[in-house]
Amino acid sequence: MLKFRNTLSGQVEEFKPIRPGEVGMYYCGPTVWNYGHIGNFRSTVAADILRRYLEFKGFKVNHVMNITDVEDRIIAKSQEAGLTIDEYTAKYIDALWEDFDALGCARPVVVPRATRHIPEMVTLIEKLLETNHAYKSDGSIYYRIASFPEYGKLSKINFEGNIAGKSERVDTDKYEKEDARDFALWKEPETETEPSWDASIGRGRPGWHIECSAMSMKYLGETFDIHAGGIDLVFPHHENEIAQSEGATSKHFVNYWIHFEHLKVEGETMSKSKGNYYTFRDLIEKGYSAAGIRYFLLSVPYNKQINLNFDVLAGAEKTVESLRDFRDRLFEAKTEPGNNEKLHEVAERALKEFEEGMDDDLNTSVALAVLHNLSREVNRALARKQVKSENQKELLELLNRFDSVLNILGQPQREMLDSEIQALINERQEARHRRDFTRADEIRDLLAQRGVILEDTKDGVRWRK
RNA sequence: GGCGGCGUAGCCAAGUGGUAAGGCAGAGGUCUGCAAAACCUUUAUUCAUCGGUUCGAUUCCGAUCGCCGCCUCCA
Repeated sequence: MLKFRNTLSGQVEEFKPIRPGEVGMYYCGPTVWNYGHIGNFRSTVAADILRRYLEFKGFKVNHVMNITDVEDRIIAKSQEAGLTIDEYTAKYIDALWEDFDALGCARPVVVPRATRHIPEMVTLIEKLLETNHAYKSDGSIYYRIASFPEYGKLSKINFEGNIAGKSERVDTDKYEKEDARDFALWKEPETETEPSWDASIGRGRPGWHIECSAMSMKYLGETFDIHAGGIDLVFPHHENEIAQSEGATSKHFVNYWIHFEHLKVEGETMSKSKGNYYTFRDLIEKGYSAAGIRYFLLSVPYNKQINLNFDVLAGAEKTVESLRDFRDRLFEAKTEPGNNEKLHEVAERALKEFEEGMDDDLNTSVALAVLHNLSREVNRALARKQVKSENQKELLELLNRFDSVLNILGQPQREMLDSEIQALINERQEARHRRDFTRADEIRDLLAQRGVILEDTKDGVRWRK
């Protein structure tokens, strides 16, 4: 039974989709003002695991991820660079997909961009004005929080309680609002050059929160199954989305709110000022592999903070390598016909345990432990020639199933060795036969320098890169 | 000030009212010409501390200490 922790209820709940066999899922995507940092990708990978596991369970997932391509930082940066918004963001959107692919994240089914959905936002704002949930002030339009009594139901924020220590900041807001908590739906441009759109509600640009309400409902309907994002988005972003959407439609907006915990670096919040800020690209440049990074990011369940520590990341690299090596060894094994019933049971138990772990709010730590235990048992059986052809087929299929969710193994790739290297391997075998170990070791070292590692097994020489 | 989370071996980390998954690192061993890989054994009488509930708590309750997040743009 698939269960998720739902921020709305604060409880772990059984997942029941609105339409059988289908899931509508919205993930609050990036603001493309820069390259994505590794914390962004913690969430991206978590969302990917969520989507992939829903597919594993047989659901057709309509995975929508927005791209916020109009926002204060983007406007400032693009103007600095003398570029239009589209020109400025193109580079970072391209980079985003490169990083997605490298990290093995499936691209969402629909990727709406804010700048391409202005009319939908305007329509939604018009509706909020009609229903008295919004008001104009100085050319801008604000959401009237007093009109939505349930405001705070997601974040459980008690507005009486928290004013004391924070009132100063709230009051210093530069805009003319009825209530300090009210937020902008539509902003009047402050300068001539600022990007803006003509609309029935006046010339302006959308506030951040309205984007997600308009785009999610356009592609998934007024009520949909899952809305996911980083934990920092709970307040105010998601709280505001609920107020906007439910205010406009009078319908329940989202059934399951799933929030991903943050990544820290060496125990501290990642920030540029602390000098511990890393993009995904930075880590690749430091020599870590995308597969190792993905393994690391999913080694801790999404609902816990994960701490980036370079020793641990290096460990993740090794772990992924050994798992891939295990899969390759199983793939290459020359098995005899038949079926080892005990190994068949091992495979069935692994699948059951994997599913139990993942069903329980996507416990990827358990899923990986299942994979490691399976690896140990099958390696033992391989060494004893107890893996039969039926088992081999079944186990490879099982690994593929696991990997359809985890996506850390990839497909076995046996590229051909060039003839020169093959000749050296043959020469070394002859040397070993003559018991000329000096020459044999010489060749082994030479090949190691060229990135080919040799392993002598009972069935002959095995090589890997 | 308000709301929430966490504290498990050298490091990362899962987990449960009935006696501690998994990974990395370390030690010993099997195999090997030597390696490598793999496998085997080993590494927490103990789960921050102190009380309480219980036949029994790491797991529930309370307190204390420490760490973190949100309340402000933020994955």
